[in-house]
Amino acid sequence: MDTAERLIESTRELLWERGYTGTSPKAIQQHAGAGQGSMYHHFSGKPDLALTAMRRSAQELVAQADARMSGDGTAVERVSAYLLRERDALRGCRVGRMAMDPDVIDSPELRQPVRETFAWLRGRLAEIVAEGVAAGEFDTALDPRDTAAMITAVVQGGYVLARAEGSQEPFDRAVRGAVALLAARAPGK
Amino acid sequence: MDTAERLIESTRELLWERGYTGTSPKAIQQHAGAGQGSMYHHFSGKPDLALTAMRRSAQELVAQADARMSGDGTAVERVSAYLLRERDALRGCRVGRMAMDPDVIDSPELRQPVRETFAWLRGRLAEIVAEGVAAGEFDTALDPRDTAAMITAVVQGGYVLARAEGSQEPFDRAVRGAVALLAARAPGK
DNA sequence: GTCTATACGCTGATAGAC
DNA sequence: GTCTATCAGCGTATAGAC
Repeated sequence: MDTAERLIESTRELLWERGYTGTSPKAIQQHAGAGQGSMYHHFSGKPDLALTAMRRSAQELVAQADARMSGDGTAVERVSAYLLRERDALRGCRVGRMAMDPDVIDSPELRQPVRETFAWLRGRLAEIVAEGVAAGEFDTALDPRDTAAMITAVVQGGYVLARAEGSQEPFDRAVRGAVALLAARAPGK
Repeated sequence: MDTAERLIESTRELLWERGYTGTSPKAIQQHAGAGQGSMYHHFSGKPDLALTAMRRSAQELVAQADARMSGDGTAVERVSAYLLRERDALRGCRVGRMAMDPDVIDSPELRQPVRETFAWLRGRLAEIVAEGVAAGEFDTALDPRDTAAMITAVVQGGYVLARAEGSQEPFDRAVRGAVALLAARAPGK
């Protein structure tokens, strides 16, 4: 792994762990084993490096989520596969975490990958819910876009509960609660 | 409002806006119109002041939530009242925000009010869901604690979506999605 | 109680040598 | 490409005068 690559991966880890405000160029350099000059040779500064790292994390998240949601199975199964995917809830979401960072949210450039990620997630889930409604799996009273937002929110909020409690449990309960509610919505049940 | 009070309120505002890591003693002093010596006379340092501010925000949240959830009405109505309460989603949750701050989560003392707040919220909602199940409002297949975690998570996750998007809309969709799903869970429906 | 002075390391860079 | 030097300002206090 070359120096630029190590800097990006180090930034990804530190942004995950400490957020944007809590991550300094110096900490990134030490984690990457690179000097000051090296970092400023490859990147114009902290925002540039953070943006590169965030874009990569965003792409990774989309790819992983898409793999869960676009496989075989009914709509309920695919949504459940997304919700029940194993996650280390105490570490949180690499992308969602950025939404609480004022320096990220206040910068249109830095916010863009975060915005796009969640816009895509909500849109993709809404398609699947709509397919489920069309297939008779879900009650026609369910609004696909509202339901998709709810599903996305449960995961992100689950991280908050888990970190507050210092335990994975509230996260698992939240997603199980959502799956139970969704799975029972078949009109025939 | 005396000096100590202004320091606490200023800290509450800054913690809400910028988080713990992003809030410096200097910024607090300036916001409160107080000098260095003044702040260190009333509080031992940043953690002490932050803890005082966080405890107050936690109590406030519990009081407001309890008012929504302990009124008259069916279980569905009281849960919906909690979910649909008007919120400025772009500002986020004063308490939930702290869960993403590593310095808060890594300190048992600072984490305590955050942990207690969400433990209380999930417990209170679980009671109400259990009442709803007993009253025949909800399907007996619903696990009250899982459902309570899901409800709490939807609100916290809604804030993430709203801030990512720069709009209140995803938050409103998420809570409406949750209300629709819950309201439809009456066994007769 | 509040003020000013002082301190030391960190933040986020820039400049120029190698 | 990477290294070291240098910098102005901030973060988080402590000490002591008033």
